[in-house]
Order: sequence, then structure tokens, then C-alpha cells
Amino acid sequence: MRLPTLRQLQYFMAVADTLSFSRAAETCHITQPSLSLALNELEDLLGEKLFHRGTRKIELSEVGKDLIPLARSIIEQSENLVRMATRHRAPLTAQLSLGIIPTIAPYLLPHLLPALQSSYPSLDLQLKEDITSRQLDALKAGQIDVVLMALPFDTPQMEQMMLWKEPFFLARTGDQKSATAEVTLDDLKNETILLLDDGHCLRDHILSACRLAASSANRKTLGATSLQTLIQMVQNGYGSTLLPAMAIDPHQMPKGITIQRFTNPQPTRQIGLVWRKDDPRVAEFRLLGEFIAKTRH
Amino acid sequence: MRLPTLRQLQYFMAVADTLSFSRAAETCHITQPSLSLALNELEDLLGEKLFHRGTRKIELSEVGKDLIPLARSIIEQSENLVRMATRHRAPLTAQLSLGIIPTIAPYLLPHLLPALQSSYPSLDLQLKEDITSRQLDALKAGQIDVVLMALPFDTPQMEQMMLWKEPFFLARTGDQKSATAEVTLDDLKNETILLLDDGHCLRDHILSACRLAASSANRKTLGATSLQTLIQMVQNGYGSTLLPAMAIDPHQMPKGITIQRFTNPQPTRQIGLVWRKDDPRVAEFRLLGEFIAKTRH
DNA sequence: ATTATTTATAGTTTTTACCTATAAATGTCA
DNA sequence: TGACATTTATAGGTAAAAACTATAAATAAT
Repeated sequence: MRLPTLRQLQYFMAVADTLSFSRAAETCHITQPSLSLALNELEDLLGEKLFHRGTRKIELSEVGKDLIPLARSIIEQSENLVRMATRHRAPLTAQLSLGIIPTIAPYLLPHLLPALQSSYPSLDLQLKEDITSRQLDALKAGQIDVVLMALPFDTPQMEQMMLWKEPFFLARTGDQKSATAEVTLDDLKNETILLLDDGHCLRDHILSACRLAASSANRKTLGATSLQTLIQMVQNGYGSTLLPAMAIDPHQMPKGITIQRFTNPQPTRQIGLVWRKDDPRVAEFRLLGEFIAKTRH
Repeated sequence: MRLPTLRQLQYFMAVADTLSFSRAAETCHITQPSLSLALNELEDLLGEKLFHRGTRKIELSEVGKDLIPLARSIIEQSENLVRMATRHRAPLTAQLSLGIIPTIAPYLLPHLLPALQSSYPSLDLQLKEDITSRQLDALKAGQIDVVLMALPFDTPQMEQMMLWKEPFFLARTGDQKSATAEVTLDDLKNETILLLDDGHCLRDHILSACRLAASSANRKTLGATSLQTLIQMVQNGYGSTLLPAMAIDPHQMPKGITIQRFTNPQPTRQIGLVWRKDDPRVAEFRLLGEFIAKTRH
């Protein structure tokens, strides 16, 4: 039996996704005529049209709708076959692309990268810093392999590995008076709480950890996309904020800021590693997770 | 991510099956150097050797063993994708290859083929007559689509459709004395029962239907591979045999043979259609089954 | 009618896949 | 041990497939 090529199936998927030959050709890095020809060949092979072509709009035929899920699954499994081949090598010695969210990256990477480099010198790590939702999109599309992010977060078709839990601290304007000063969640009612831009999960985690309404009067969303900026806003008296433990360096506390511990139950966020459920490199990912947890300081 | 081609996976499977590059090349209808190159490319892509090559013997590497099942499944699913495309067409209008066992074919086909031709004129039917075990091998290998055979029979990974049950009759030497003469299974103890060659399921079905031991003294296995030959043996006085109902034409009874009905419970065999569980054309196969059952006379 | 947008077709070039011929490796047998 | 048989690897050439550029054709929007 004559089989289609995987490339044809990829083109088929791309057109189904974009509903346009030209745009599909772009995402496949070929020209539109090439893609047109390839798809015609596939349709000839199957003996059925996969798309109804109007000059200005394309839509999936019945047969096309029927075949798309299987085509997807065949491509995914082929990708997994390639990934599987690395499974018998020593773990963490090949390519690996890791996504990290911006509220973790600057605090963890300075410790993590040298440690990884010395323990796994032949690991070829590719880093990508972005907000959680875009990391998960990239993960699903197979553009990255694992994401280091804050949980809980709904991650369909992904496997989560919880690494550790870390408390939030309250950061207020003013110099540190007493290292032992504690504060309760109720005290926040009288504070202006500064938050990161929408899209940053830290924002949501702080809101839910403190049971604050997203629209309550005493919180301010900033254009700030980094915690560093946020801290400077606090220093300059614009309000207070909650900082995750890893963002606080006890040896180098910034001037003009008071850090206060919360009384129990402390608000916390969890740090975890996430990967595709069907990725065959689970063992390698777990090892990475353990390594990150071990070397986080 | 760079993917292997389906062709490379097929070559990989062929070598894993034959454990020889040369023989694999033959089954793939290419030359050995081409296959060698293709496999080297695949190994380069995966970054792992799939086989340990001695000059005189080849064996799967650990990675190879690991990847073979997935490679198989990817190829199978690709085949199913092609089959699936026919599902939206009018059923029984495309190619279909049907296996039939020798104890059914000559009695059923004369009725079936003209009927199929007139009801489904554009059906392109490919027939293959062979014994059950080889039909099932061909079915599993995807060389044929459905098999019309006698049940019960263990058919792993296949779906069975029971069509009808038919009784066996006793065929004895001598002219027909009375059309209503009946016989019991116990009467067989005094008969020499002639059987078809080993491999024919009719043989096993008769033995089990009559609860005869395969090695009992009063049965004879003949080199005969067709029921016609067997009937002639009976005519010439070599013994008796059991004939399935479809082998008996009441209008044209051969000379020198007595056909006798068994008393209840009659020994019977079942006729059924069998196909691969994962074949997407179930609906089409069921339709064919119903058609065969309807037009069996 | 003119323009812009999109897919299809034609002709050319590049890449891939395959073939033949032959080398290299090694087990077999005189 | 040396000649032979068997099997995979390599080299070089050829044919087929897949890509590109240029352009046509169709039609929706202006």
C-alpha cells in the first residue's frame, strides 16, 4: 500500500490550522506552490479532497475533518520516536530546551546554570524566558521540552512535578526596623498592593494566596514585567507588594524596603516542572527536577 | 524537529524482522546498498545505532528494541489513515481484497460474485484462496482486508462477524436410498471417516463437532485439498466423510453417494467474516457480511 | 473597471533516493 | 592456511521527487 509522507501530513495539518495555503506554507518554511503541489499529491493518493477550496477561503472537507486527528497523532508519535532514541543515553547530555517564567528566572538561574554546567558539562541547554501561558503553548507545540513555573496552574495534557513550596513576604516602603516583625494577611486591607502586569502568574498567585479580589480598590497593576521594577516602585513609596522567598537575598537587602514575614498560615506559591504527558524522556525530566530542587540555593 | 521518513521506518522494521540487510532490501523491493544508506541516515538522525552489525549477523541494539514497537504502530496508523479516506465514499466501491478458505470458495463464489457484481458494479474485488492460517497471516500483514472463513477460530487482534451456521451431513458410499434417512453421531464409530489434509480447518471442525480424537483408528487423512476430491474418494468406497451443507447441491447429487442428515444435536460449523480490529472500514465490512449472508444461496 | 489577495500552473534547479559496481570484512571449507 | 562464499559498506552516476521563481487565473473589495 502506498503511504503518504510525514511531510505531506505536516503540510495537511498546517493548512488545517491556518485555513490558508499561503500562511501554511510560511509556517512550513516552503513556498506556496510547493505546498499546493504536495497537498494535491496527498489528495490524489487518498482519492479524496481534503479541503473545499474557494478562491478566498479554504475549509476542511468531511474527509479532512475525519483524518486530521489521526494525522496529528502520527506526527506526534514520530516526534516521540526521535525523542525516545535519546532515552538510552546518559541523561542530561543532549539538547534540552527549558522554559522559565520571569518571576523565577533571575533568582534561580545564577545558581542553577553553573551547577548544571559542572554536573552535566555536555548538556546543551536552551533557555526561553516568557510568561506561563506562552510557555505552555510552546510546550504543547513541541518547541520546548520542559517548563519551570509556578503551580497550581491548569496544564492539560501535561505532567507536573512539584519541586518545592516557598512563602511570600510582604515588602513595604521604609527601612528594616526589626528582622522578626511579623504581619498577618488581614493587615493587607490597609495597604496598597502593587502587582505585576496581567499575564504574569505571580499576580494571580498573590491574589489567590491573599484572597484579594482582583478588582479590589487597594491594589494597583503596574506595567512592570519584572520583580526588580516592582521592588523599586515599593522603594519609591508607591505601595507594598508580596515577594516570593527566592526574590529576597538576606545578605543584600535593598535600602528603603522592609521585609516582613507572615504569620501562619503563610501565603505561598509552589515551584514545579511541567512537561508533555507523552514525552518519553520522563526519567530525564525527573532527574532535572531533582537537580533543580537540590541546587536552588 | 527533523523527523524520520515513513520509508525509513519501514526499512527499519524490515531489517528488524529479517535480521539481514540483504533480505530486508528484497522485501522492500530496493537494493541492499540503498537500504544500508537509508538506515545509516535514520541512525544519524536519531543519534543512535539501531543495530549491532557483525559482518555475518545483525542484531537489534537496545535502542532499536525500544523503538520497534512505536515504529510499527506509526506505520500501521499511516496505513489506516489511507483506508480511512475511503470511508466517506459509497461503501463497496473501491478496492477490497477478500480471502476465502478452500472449503467455502467453490460453493459460495458462483452465487456471490455475480450478485456482488450487479449490486456493486464498481467494487474492485481481489480474491485469494488459501487455508485459514495463511489467510490470517496475510490479514495481519495488511495484504488482504477481510477473510471469509469458518469459526470458531482464535483470531487475535481481529474482529469477527458471525454470518450463519450450517450443519454437516454424512456422506457415505452407495446410492441414495431414502432422502429422510437420519443418522446419529454414535453411528460414526463404525465408519472410516476421511479427512482433508492437515491445515484445513474443516478437518478440525469435523473432529471437534463429532468429538472424534484426531488419532482415532477409524479416520483417514488424505492428501486431498479439495472437497471434490474427498467426495470422489467416498464414491470409490474408501470411506465416509462429513460435508458442510453448502457442499451439497440437492438438485445434482453425485452418483454413488448417500447423504444422511444427523439427528439433533446436529454437528455444525459457523461461517464468519474476519478483519483487523483497527481497520477503519468496519461499516463497509459489515455491509459486505450482510450481503454475503443474504445471497448465499 | 481596477486593485488586492489568494490558489493553481509551468518551467527550472536542487535535493533525495535509488541503482550498479566494487571494496571490505569475516565465517566456511578444502 | 588460503580460496571461496556471504554479507555489509562505500563510491559514483542517474532518475525521481521536492523545492524554487515566475506567472496565470479567479474573485472579493474598492
